[in-house]
Amino acid sequence: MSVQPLSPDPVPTARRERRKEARPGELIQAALELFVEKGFSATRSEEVAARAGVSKGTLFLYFQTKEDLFREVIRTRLVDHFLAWGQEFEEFQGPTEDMLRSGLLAWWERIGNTPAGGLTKLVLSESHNFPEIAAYYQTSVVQPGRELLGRILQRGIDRGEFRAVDVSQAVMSVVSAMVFVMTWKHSIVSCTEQNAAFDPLAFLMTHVDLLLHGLQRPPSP
Amino acid sequence: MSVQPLSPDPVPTARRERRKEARPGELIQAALELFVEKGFSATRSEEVAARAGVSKGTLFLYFQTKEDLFREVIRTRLVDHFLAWGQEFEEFQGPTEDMLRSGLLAWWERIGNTPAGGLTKLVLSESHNFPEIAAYYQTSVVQPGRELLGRILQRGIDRGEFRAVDVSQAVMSVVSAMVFVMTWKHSIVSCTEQNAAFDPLAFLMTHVDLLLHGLQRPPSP
Amino acid sequence: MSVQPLSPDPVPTARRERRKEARPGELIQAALELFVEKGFSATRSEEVAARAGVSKGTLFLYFQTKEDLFREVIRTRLVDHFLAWGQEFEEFQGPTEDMLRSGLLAWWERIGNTPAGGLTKLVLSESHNFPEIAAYYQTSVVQPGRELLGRILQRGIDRGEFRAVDVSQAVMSVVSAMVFVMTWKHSIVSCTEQNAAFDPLAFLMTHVDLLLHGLQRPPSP
Amino acid sequence: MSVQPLSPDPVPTARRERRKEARPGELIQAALELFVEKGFSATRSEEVAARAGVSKGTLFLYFQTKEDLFREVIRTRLVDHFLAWGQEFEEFQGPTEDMLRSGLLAWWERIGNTPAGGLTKLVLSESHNFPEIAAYYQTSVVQPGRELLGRILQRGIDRGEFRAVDVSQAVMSVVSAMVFVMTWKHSIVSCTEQNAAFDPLAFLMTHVDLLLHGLQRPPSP
DNA sequence: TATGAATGAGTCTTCATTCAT
DNA sequence: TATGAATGAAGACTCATTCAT
Repeated sequence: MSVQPLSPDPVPTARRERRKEARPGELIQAALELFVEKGFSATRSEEVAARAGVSKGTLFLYFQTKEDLFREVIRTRLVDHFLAWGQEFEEFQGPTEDMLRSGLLAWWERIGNTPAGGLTKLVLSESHNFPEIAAYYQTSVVQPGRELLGRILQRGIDRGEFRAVDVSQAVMSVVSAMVFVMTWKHSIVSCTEQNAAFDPLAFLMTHVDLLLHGLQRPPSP
Repeated sequence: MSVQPLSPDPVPTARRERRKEARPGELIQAALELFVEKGFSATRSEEVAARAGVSKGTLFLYFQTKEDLFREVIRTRLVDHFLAWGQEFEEFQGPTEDMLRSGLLAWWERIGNTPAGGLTKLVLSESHNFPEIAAYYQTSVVQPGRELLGRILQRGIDRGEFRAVDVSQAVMSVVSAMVFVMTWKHSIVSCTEQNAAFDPLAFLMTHVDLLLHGLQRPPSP
Repeated sequence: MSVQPLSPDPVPTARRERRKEARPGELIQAALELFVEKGFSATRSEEVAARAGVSKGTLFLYFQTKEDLFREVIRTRLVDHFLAWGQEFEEFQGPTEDMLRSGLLAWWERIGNTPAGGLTKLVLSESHNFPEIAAYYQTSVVQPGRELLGRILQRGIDRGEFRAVDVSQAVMSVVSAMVFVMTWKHSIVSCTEQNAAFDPLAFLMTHVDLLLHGLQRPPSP
Repeated sequence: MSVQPLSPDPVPTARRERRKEARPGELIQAALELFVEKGFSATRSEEVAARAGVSKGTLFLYFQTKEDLFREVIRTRLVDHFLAWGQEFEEFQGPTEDMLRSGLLAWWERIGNTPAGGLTKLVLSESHNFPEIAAYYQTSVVQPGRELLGRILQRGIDRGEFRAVDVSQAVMSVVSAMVFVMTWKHSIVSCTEQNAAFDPLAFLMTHVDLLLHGLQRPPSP
């Protein structure tokens, strides 16, 4: 992410800058933004080019088709980010509850609350039109994510912190909140005042809290 | 447009001749199915007409534009289904936990697991292109749903069954599972074997269970 | 040929005439003319539509792609014509020399000197880009034509009129004149005065004459 | 443009540095091959440059447009090859039949069966788009060729070897075989087995034989 | 009311050509 | 002189929408 500038240089030194290296990244960034903003088919390829500060033709210099561009957006922005994420939890010390909390916090900051979060909604929206991408997303993103969460929950159970629940189902309860938060953020933009009031991070934390301690009042001692 | 009958007219008065007033409903039904199957822009209006058994021209006799048709699909199908739901819970007797459980079960059977569930995904996917629809969905569907869930949770708290948590946040924890289940069902069709194994209803029930009793093992007395 | 008017009605009774039957033929006729005039790739599909008196979109209502249109032009204009041609020679009476002459004359009038003759040049020109069409032309047009000529020549030999030459090679000597005449007519349009003077029919007849009687002066008795 | 060396410079003076003056010739050679292989419009200028071992830009350093390049290909290659041919026949001794035969043989070996043969097909194919080229081809190639053939046939007549036929028509009978052979070779690549079996040189010789001695059996004495 | 042939604006994609380096 | 990244006009094709019947 740090390599590619998010927006085209506002004062380009010359109209034709020779930047073969940077172009694909710039185009992908532009596409990511527009696809997330407007959806895949509502985004014209010329718009992507324009936002990247190049002409229509240049786009097709780097990507065979618009669909290809879409695939590359997913590949570079989703997979890369997800791969980078996660390994650090191996050496986590302390209670599993904290582990889960800080994991979700990290996810929110690095993915959920970035354009990459919009990608998830995009993939879900377009999954019928691009089944390979949906499958790819499953294998490369969801699957690893679920495994990581599974390990965390299992750790809690192993250490006697958690009840011996069905781990894979419990994982989904966490995942559902993550998917929900991204979907919400990128769909119900700010239609109602209610939604403006919706604080995703707070929700995530409360959700974890509920999952951990339960709604039900413990039997009075 | 609001006049269109939403479901096969129980009393087909045979007013004019054949079933001219069934036409809009048939078109809406066909559109609902196709939009859910393939997405809005990937569905050609001719397909909708064909599935409804009429010609292309007829579609535009009843709906000004394809977008109009989309709006009507949402309006009639969403409102239709959602309005019917909910009031019966007022007189529910028994523990709130059961109330929540049976509520979710009813929702799954009557909405989540019907084409109406696909509508939700559709609305979310197209929300950027149809902000008024998204807003409408918020007001007409989400809002009442949240209020209903809120009343249930509040009942639990009032009756001393639940802890005094932040109700509106807790509601979202339930909603997230519902949205997630619909999104999942209509997006990740059956890419991986893992997904084939995903049982939405079981997940919903486990999710409620977790929310109620929590993951954390109670401190042994 | 008699079914489809060669040019669109100069005074169309209405802009949108419903003529589903006639359209394909009109489009094919327009395409034939333009392809022969300008070549396949130099002809824009919109031009074809315009010459047929319809809009761009209508062309694609009847033909999937421009290549498809090309194939149909070949199919309907070449093959049809060639099939119609030829069988009548079975019952020919009289000297084989006359048979050959009248055969060539008929060919010239019905094919060589009609737009269909331009098709041959077209097929030859585009054969690299459309190998299937070239193959199709071979099988459906050239092959039958060669066989027919072969039968004529063989008849001459069998009846003692002709020397026992290699029939298939001799056939090619006739074919070469036919192909040449079409190529010439549609290529070297009228560049030089010399070509303006070139009379294809006279050439064909002289050619046959030469082939039959030879250049060489017979040894004086 | 007329300055460009047509064949590898016999005395590569190494004037400037490397072989900068060989460039145009290399480009023309590459273009010739590709145009013959794929046709003019199906050949991208980048391909030509690539085959010549230079970059796209360099091509346009030497030729204003792609059409220009085409013109130069024709001009240099046609004139080149055709001019070299022909004068040697002035001093031919022996029967005119042999003269004709050896002339055609030489033509086949030096032109018909070389890339220059492909040029003819190219010129014919593109003659509508490049009428000046077609005219040029007429004047520079066909005309001299016809005159040469005419002189040969006239010689035969003058020496009493041939009948006093219409020379210019008889010339066309020979030309037709030559044009046919080139067209055939470069069009109907090898679609049918029949064509694979077609031997151009054998055909040419049989053709001459037929033209000279005729098909018709001489009246038995 | 229903049809479906016709339309043409809109979009993706190609490729000859330019030009800063 | 040579490069090759960038351009943008041009062309194939789609599909929502119209309208004569």
